[in-house]
Amino acid sequence: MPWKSSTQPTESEVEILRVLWDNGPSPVRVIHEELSRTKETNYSTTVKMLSVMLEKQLVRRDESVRPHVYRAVKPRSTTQKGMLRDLMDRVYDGSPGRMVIQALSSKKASSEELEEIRRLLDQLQRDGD
Amino acid sequence: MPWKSSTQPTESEVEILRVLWDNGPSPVRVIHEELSRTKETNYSTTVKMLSVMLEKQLVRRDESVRPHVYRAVKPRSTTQKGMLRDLMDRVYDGSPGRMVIQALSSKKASSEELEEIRRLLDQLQRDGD
DNA sequence: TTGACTTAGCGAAGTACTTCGCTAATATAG
DNA sequence: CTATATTAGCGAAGTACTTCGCTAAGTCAA
Repeated sequence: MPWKSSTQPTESEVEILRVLWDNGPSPVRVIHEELSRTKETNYSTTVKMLSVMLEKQLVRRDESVRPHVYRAVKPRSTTQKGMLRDLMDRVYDGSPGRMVIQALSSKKASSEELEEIRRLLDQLQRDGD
Repeated sequence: MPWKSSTQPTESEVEILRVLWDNGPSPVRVIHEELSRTKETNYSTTVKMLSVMLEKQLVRRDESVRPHVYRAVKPRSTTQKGMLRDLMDRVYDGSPGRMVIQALSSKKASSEELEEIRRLLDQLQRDGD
């Protein structure tokens, strides 16, 4: 019987997904070289990771070309939201308030992002009242 | 050689920490009963989890009383920030902007929290310019 | 064509996390 | 005091994730 409940991509899986999000659909060679820039890793390991991720349906691959080309099934934002939601539920009791406050105070956002947040906030407060 | 880099508390460990944060320092029996409210779990498992968490220094225990009383080493907010930071670095490239926007749009915060966020935002934008 | 190189697949071993049975130590009731 | 229940500890097994050697299959150039 399995005992893990939440099924977000693991740390290593996210590293691979990031390469696919940044570079678009890619063959193993490219993915592996990108990973190598920040960590020492074996080509075989990358191949295996991808085959596991294929089973988990985190990626798909195009076998009609050679070498095979992998691509992320879900876009970055969807995955981010899923993982954020998971954290929110597990450690913030499902409530975004504290989370947002801590995120804002921990590190500075760009002016553009701060503006976007303000607009969102305006809208939320208008709707709420 | 170990290969795991980030060392945030695991899902099960957070469940236990939450009990300690909510109820304050507690003996195993109480922790276990709280856990039992939401998942089926064995008393032995809770004892073992706590002994592992003790080694990892996620909790301390007072052995001068009987039964022993466990307490979380780090307060809730510190742990939350650590885990949030970890997620921010791993899937948001270390930038809080997108994260905040997604957190705000995914679920509604309370009016009080929205106000607090607005004040924080005012301050950040004042300081930034 | 064939030898060298690249790509793909598989199984086994290793790390981390979780579960639980069994036993020992301690406390409590009768 | 002593039987019973509660608490604590330990080791082993199970699940999940990660790593990599080895081999096979496919590609390409001389």
